[in-house]
Amino acid sequence: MVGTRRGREATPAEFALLGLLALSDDRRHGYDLSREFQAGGALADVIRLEPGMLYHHLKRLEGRGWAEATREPIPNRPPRQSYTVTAFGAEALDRWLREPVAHTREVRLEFLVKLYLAHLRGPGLAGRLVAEQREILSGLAASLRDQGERLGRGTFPAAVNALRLAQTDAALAWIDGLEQPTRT
Amino acid sequence: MVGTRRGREATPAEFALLGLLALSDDRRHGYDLSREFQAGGALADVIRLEPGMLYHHLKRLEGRGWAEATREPIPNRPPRQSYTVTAFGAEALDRWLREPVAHTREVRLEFLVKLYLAHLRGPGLAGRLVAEQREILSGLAASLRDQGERLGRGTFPAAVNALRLAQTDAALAWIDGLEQPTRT
DNA sequence: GGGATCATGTAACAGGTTACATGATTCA
DNA sequence: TGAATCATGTAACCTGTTACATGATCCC
Repeated sequence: MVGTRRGREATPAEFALLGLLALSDDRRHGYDLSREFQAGGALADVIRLEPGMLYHHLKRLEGRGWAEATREPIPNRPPRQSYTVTAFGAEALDRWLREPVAHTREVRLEFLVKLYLAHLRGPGLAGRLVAEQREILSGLAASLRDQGERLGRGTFPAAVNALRLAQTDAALAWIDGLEQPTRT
Repeated sequence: MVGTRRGREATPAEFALLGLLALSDDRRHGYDLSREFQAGGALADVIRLEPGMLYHHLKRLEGRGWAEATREPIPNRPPRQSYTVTAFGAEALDRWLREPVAHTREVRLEFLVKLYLAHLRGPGLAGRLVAEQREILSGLAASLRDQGERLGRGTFPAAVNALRLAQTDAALAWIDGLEQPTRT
């Protein structure tokens, strides 16, 4: 994401980390979490997270009271910081997982992260998310179609609108064809 | 754009400004250019450019030797900086306008800016750009389709791949349906 | 002996967002 | 009288990228 969060509580990267923390029963530390974002990890193809930013985000989650850290000194190693989600953090995560994204361009990253985490948290959550996202996209497509009729054809603004509509329809078709992923 | 330009010479916003300067015979100043990015301007729906960034980018174009400024003192006003494109800047612009974008996600902003400017600079340029962009997207779609067969169905990575393919196919279909926009 | 792994970060750089400052003139 | 227009910017903030630092241990 670029610039300010504009009302959003946190970035998709932060929610991804929060979600991973929430999914595991025991505490997890940064190096451990970083494996999920390396080649082969499930989220590697969706969101890119270098170690530097990962540790930065963990600090921010802690600062916001969404995660708690325990310092374990380890001989001959930098002390390990292990994190767990707080009740406050779990609430924020669930709120986020219930909220579909507002724009087609956010499907590619933010919605995919939500989908991944929602599915792991429970099939019902994922199903509701998908249904609500479908509604949003369907509304966007309808208003783009209206706009398209007003714009006609052959002009640049009409081409811009047509691209947006094509992308939105494609996302809709994709979401309709989604099977409940059973394996990860 | 996010983060580093990674080998790119400038941001789409800078090329948009450079292109607008190159298209007008006379010199243009910042306030004048800013109208193109306000509601009603052709580029308003494609790229967002607040005055602060616009003036910043103009300075950068000047610093890179792509544009030249003349200061005209105006009574009771801040002195007006009017810009023209240098030969060096015009070369950079033409190079950029010949280059299709490498990823589907860049179609929405960067390719649209290229298309708009290329069309105004000459129908041949736009035609070639569209043809080359088609090739790139077609190659991307083919490799996503390959990958999709390897991934099968029902898993999260398969769903991620399917979304990318759907978006790329949609961009391809859109580009095939593009008419030469005659009006702007 | 040399590289991968474990584990956490810092620092420099790049670039975008939002709000504000300035101050005259024109128009309703 | 007050808002919009002309015209250019600054400052504070937020986020991400890239490269590097540290230092032990494990494996070939």
